[in-house]
Amino acid sequence: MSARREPTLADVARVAGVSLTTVSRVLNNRGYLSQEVKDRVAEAITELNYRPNQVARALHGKSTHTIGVIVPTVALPFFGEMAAEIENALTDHGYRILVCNSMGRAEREREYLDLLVSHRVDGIISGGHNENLSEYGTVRMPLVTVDRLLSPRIPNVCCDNEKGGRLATRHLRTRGAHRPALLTSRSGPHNRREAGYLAVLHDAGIEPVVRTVDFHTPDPERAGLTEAALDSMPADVDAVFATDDLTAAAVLEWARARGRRVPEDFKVVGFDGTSAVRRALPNLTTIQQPIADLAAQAVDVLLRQISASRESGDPHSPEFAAPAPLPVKLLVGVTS
Amino acid sequence: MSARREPTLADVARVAGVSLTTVSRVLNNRGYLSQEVKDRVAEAITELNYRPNQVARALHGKSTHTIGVIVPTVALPFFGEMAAEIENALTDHGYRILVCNSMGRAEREREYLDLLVSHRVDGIISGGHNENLSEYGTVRMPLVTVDRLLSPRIPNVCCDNEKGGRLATRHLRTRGAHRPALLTSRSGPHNRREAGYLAVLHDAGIEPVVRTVDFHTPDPERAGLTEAALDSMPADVDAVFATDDLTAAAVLEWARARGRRVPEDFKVVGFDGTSAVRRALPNLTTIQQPIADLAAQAVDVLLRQISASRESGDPHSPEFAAPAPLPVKLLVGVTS
DNA sequence: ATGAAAGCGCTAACAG
DNA sequence: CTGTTAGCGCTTTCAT
Repeated sequence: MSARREPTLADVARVAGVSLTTVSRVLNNRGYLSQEVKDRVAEAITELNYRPNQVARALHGKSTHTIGVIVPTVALPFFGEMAAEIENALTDHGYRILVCNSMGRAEREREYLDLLVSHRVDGIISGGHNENLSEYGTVRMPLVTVDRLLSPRIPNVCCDNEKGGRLATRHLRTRGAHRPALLTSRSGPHNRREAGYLAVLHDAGIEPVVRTVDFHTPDPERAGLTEAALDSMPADVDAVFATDDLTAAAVLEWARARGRRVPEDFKVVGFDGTSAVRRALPNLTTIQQPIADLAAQAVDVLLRQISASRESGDPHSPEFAAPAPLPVKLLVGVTS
Repeated sequence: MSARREPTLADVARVAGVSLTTVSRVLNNRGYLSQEVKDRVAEAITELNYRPNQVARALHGKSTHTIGVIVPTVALPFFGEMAAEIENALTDHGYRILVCNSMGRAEREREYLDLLVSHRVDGIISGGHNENLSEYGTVRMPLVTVDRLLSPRIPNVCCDNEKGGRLATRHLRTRGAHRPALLTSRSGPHNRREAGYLAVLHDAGIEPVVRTVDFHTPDPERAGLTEAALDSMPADVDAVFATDDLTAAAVLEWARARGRRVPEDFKVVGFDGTSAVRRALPNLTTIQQPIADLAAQAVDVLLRQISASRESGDPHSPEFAAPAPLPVKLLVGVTS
C-alpha cells in the first residue's frame, strides 16, 4: 500500500467526477470554471494528496523550470555563495537549479553541457575561469556566464575586476608598501585583476612581480607551490595582492612562518570577500565582490533571454550584450 | 535556423531509414540488431547531433536519474563541500543533483519537498540540523539524512559526534585548560557533540559552561550575539570548544579583541575541518568530519533503497537502518 | 531482426 | 462553462 503510485490527473478527475481537462484547468487557473467545480476538484486534490507531475508537464514542450548552473565546485566559498544566491534569485521566479561541479575538468564540463541539454533545462548559468570550451559555441539555449568570457555573443556578468586590482594595489601602496607583488591563478591579458595591478605599478614606476598558482591545483600540492612562489619573490617585495582570499590566507601563513609581521613588515590584500572567509578571517583586507548582485544580474539577463526565445526564437540576440561590470568594494581589516 | 527544435527519435529514424523502435533499441542496446542497422543509426545520430530527451524518458515511468539534495545552504563550506562530494559520488552512477537551499526556513523546506516529489526525483538526501518537519513522515521515496535524525525509520548517516566532542574537550584539558566552555548552536540531548563535552567535564568533576548562538542566525547579528555569549562566561573559563569552525574563528577574534593570547592564555578547538576553513585558518585545531566518506555512505544507502524500491516496493525497510557513525579526527593546529 | 501501436501524465486546440 | 481528442518524445509489448 505504501508503494501505490502517485495519483494522476485522471485519478483526480474520477474522484471529482469531472473530465481531465477540467482538472487541468483549475490547476492552471485557465478559462472560466464554476465555483462548484473548482471546489470539488480542490477537494479531490487534497484528498488524494495529488501533486502535478512536472515531468509530464515539461514533456509537453513547455518548460522544465530548471536552470543548469555550472561552477568549478560549490565546495569553494565563492562558488558556493554564488550558487546559493543564484538559487535564491531564481526561486522567486519559480525556477530551480541543477548544480554541476565541473571540477575544472573540461571533459566533465562537456558531459554536463550535454546532460543539461538532454534534460531540457530552460537555460544555463556558467561560472568559473576562462578555460575555453568550444562546445559552448554550439549551445542554442539561453546562456549567461559569470566572470567568464566565452564569446562576445554570450553575455557575461562580472564585477569590475580591473578596478578591484587597482583598489587593492593602491591600498597596499597607501599603507606604505614599496613593492607589492601579485599572486594570481593565471597570468595574461584576460586577467583584469592583474591588469589593474599592473596599471598602478606602471604609474608608480615600479617593476611588477607576478607569481601564479593555478586555480585548479589540488589541495595537497597547493601549499607547497604557493610557498615556493612566494619564496621566489625578490627580497624587496613587502606586500602581496592575492587575487582570491584563500590564497591570501596562504600568504598570511607564509609570512607568519617566515617571521614577517603582518601588517607591520608585510602587507596582504585578498579578493572575493565571501561571507565564509570574512567570518574565518575578519581582519583580512580584501576586495569584495557583490555576489548577490552578480547572481541577480545573471538571473535577470538569463530570464530575459528565456522569454525572448519563447517569442522570437533566437536567444542569442545582441540586445543581451554584456551588462556593465558591477562595482567592487575595498574592505579594510581591522588589524592587518 | 538557429532556433530549430532539438532532433527527436523520429528524425533519427527518418534519416537512418528505420523505425522508431529500432533507433530506441540501438540507443538502449536492447535486442538483436544487425551491425549494418546499428551503424546507419549511429551515423544519423551524430549527423543530427541527436541527444535523447531525458524528460520523455523519465515520463515513461522509468527514472529521472536525479536526486534532490536539501541543505541549509551551500554557501557554508561544510554544506558546500558535502554537496560537491555527494554530486561526485552520484556522478559515477549516472545521477545528478537538484540542490535545494532551505536557508533554515521550514516553509521553504516544505516547498522544496513538494517540488522534489513533483519532479519525480529518484531519491532525496537531506542534511542540516534537527529541525523537525513532519512532512518527512509522508515522503514515500528513498530518503537518507546526513547528520539529522528525522525518525528511526529514516537512515541517518553521520560522523561520531560524541567522540568528536570528547576528543575536542580532552585535547583542551591536555593542553592545560582548566575550565573549557562549550559554544554551540542548539543545546539538548540530541546534540552529541555537547554530550561528549559534558561527559569529559563530568568525569573531571568540572562544572560545564554552555553557550549557544543559533545555527541560522543571520550574519549581521551573529557577531554581536557571539561576543555577548562569550562575555557572559565565568571568568575562570580559559578555553572554548566551538562546535563548528566558523564559530571557532569568531572565538579567536573575540580572544584577540579581549587581549587574550591564543593558545597561551586561551585555547580554542573547532569542528568540521572543511578544506576551505583549513586553508583560511591552517592553525586552527579542529575535529575533522570525513565529509567525502559521509557523502559516499549517504549515496550508497540511498542507491540501495532505490534499487530495492524498484523491486519490492517499500523503500523504507529496516534493512536500511542507520549505519555506524563514521570516525572523526583531531587535527592539531601548528601554533594554536 | 525489425516494425506498428499503445501508452506514460499532462496541455491545448477544437467542439459543444 | 465543460468535455473530446490529439499529441509531446520515448519505451515497450506484441506482431511479423
